[in-house]
Amino acid sequence: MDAALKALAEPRRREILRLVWSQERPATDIADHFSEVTRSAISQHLGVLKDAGLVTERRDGTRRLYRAQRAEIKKLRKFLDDYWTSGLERLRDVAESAQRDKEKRQ
Amino acid sequence: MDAALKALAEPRRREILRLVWSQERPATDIADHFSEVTRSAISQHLGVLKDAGLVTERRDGTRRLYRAQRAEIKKLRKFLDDYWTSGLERLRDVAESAQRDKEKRQ
DNA sequence: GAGAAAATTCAGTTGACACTTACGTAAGCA
DNA sequence: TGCTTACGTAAGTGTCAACTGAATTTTCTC
Repeated sequence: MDAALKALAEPRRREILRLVWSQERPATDIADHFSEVTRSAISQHLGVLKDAGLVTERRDGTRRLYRAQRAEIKKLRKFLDDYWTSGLERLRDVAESAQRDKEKRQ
Repeated sequence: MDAALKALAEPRRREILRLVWSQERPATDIADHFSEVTRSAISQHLGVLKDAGLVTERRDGTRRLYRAQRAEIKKLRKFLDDYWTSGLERLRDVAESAQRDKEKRQ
């Protein structure tokens, strides 16, 4: 989850994800969208996205086709929905803080 | 939006956000939760969160009270919902790609 | 097998970032 | 006024991430 969030924090990677959202594309095709950086840079970005589980790779001859892993984004969205508003850990923190406050007051 | 995503990419900041989610807290109180790092580090994290609009600061005497700006997180969630699946820009990209593919085939 | 094509990987540089220590500042209190 | 509390800011350090250019791997074609 951490990896996914970090991956999305980079604008270029979000753009890549958008390109492969509704159809799979070869790396060259993706790289062609970014005139500002080299294909090597894009390849490395694709690696990050792949490690984060946000895209999958399929080989076809010399080409590698990438496609967005939508389920993973869905998970991320769910994470954002849940993380702050639920969980025992948060309740524990609140309890601890209340205890500390109480001790200070004494 | 970029700033918000970057801010959330850091685990410590997510934890901070959780602490001030349901109640405002003074900086000291927040820093006390993190025994691994100094108070200064937490202060800097709070600065990042504030710049990203994810928390607000309120002064009370010598203390500064922080509170999560839930609306901003909601926005972020909406962003994740919309970014990849809509927008003229994506449609434009797809169109361009189709055109390029066509040219290659000729 | 030689060479081209598609893509990654390696090595090195630069900038950003999380962090620490030290210092500064504003508000409350003796 | 001097001291303390609560905090931010400045300066410096180590690490990591994004990038470039060169080298390398894999596959296809002749």
